[in-house]
Amino acid sequence: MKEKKTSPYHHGNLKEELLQTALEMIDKEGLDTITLRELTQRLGTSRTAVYRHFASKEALILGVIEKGYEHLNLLFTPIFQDRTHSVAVRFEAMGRAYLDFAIEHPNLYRLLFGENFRQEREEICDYKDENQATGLYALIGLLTEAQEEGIIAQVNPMVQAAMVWASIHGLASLLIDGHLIMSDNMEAIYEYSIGVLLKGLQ
Amino acid sequence: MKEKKTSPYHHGNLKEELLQTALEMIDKEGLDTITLRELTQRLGTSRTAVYRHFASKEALILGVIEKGYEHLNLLFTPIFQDRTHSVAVRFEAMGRAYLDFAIEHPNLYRLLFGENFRQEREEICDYKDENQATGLYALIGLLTEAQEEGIIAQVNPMVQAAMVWASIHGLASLLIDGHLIMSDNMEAIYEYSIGVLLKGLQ
DNA sequence: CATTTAATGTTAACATTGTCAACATATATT
DNA sequence: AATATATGTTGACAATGTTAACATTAAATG
Repeated sequence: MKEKKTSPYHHGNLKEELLQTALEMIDKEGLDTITLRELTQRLGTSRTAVYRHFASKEALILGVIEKGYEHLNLLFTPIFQDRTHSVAVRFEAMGRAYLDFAIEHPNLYRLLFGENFRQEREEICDYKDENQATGLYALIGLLTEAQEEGIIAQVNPMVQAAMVWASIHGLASLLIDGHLIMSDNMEAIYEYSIGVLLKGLQ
Repeated sequence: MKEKKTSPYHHGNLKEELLQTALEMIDKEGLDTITLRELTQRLGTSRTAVYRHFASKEALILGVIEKGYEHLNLLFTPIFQDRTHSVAVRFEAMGRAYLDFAIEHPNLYRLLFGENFRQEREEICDYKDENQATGLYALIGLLTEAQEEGIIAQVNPMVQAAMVWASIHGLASLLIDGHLIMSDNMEAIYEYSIGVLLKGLQ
């Protein structure tokens, strides 16, 4: 908000800006290539200022992950909860939004859904379970709705959700990691995948 | 084969042992934590001996990736080509072997099917296309067989293969990266997934 | 308001790691 | 046997995350 001409000794909002800038840097350059020195330099502070707000680089990244999940929730929740559209339409829109995010932000996608901080991440996700709209639980809700409408078979929705998530996640991962050399076929693959899923779930 | 008591100046087979030991280290400890110093120390050579055989650490890892693909081909080809079993049985066995490998060797799995060396990897895979049994092409072959038997719909088998691979890859990735907290349900999820795929592909 | 305390930021230094240059030694070639 | 090539070693360097000691500002307390 308020900007001093000569940068003051105390930054004022460093913790939040560290998280924000780190997220942007990871988004653009990837997790492996970002460095604390470049991050702090970009904010006009010294290298070790980070350690007044985070115990380590890993702790900072973990904060970025948390921020990323919140961001994604805000992006996906409206799609899940939009009852003006049918379950099937929402299902398809959800998958498309998920894929779009992965393709537009591959580095962030890997950060949130890759191998990083497996252990610590579970803590973040655990306390997020309260938020009903988040991630897997939103999908479970949608599938439960679909079961009630008789669109899909009445199977343990958690198992169904895992299967569906895995399919879309796998497609996103293979694409952004360059294992499917057919970017032109992408739309066809996605539409076919949704079709196979909806038919297979019946 | 032949061991001198006093280690000679020339190692004799260093390049191959570098690849083999690097592969074992990555398998056990993961790609990010291995270091050239520890690798060479384990082989009794000096840190920089690597550079007589590889241009860089990345080049070495790329060699490990290549070795890993060959290993996997040897593991999967018999399953694909075993005509004593039906297509459906082979399909299910293939997925299970794929998942088992990922779970037993998560670090190797990430190395081979993750984001690493996207660009360089395509070169490796390209010249491997000649080998008909490798990776995606083996799956395409199996799906083509299934189409001929009328088990699944006659759609572009490359699209089908991408969808199927994505599903199993996604399941493997979510599991080894700790995004599915239900290891007890794993068998159920896998069997259900194969069922959904076979039904959806019809 | 004055003083003390806590929070926040800086500088210097260190260990680790990948990499290169210069040198050493063994193997291959002629 | 002499030379050239391949292979291995040592020392050094830059980059990076991290810690310790110090500096400065904001907050708390009287």
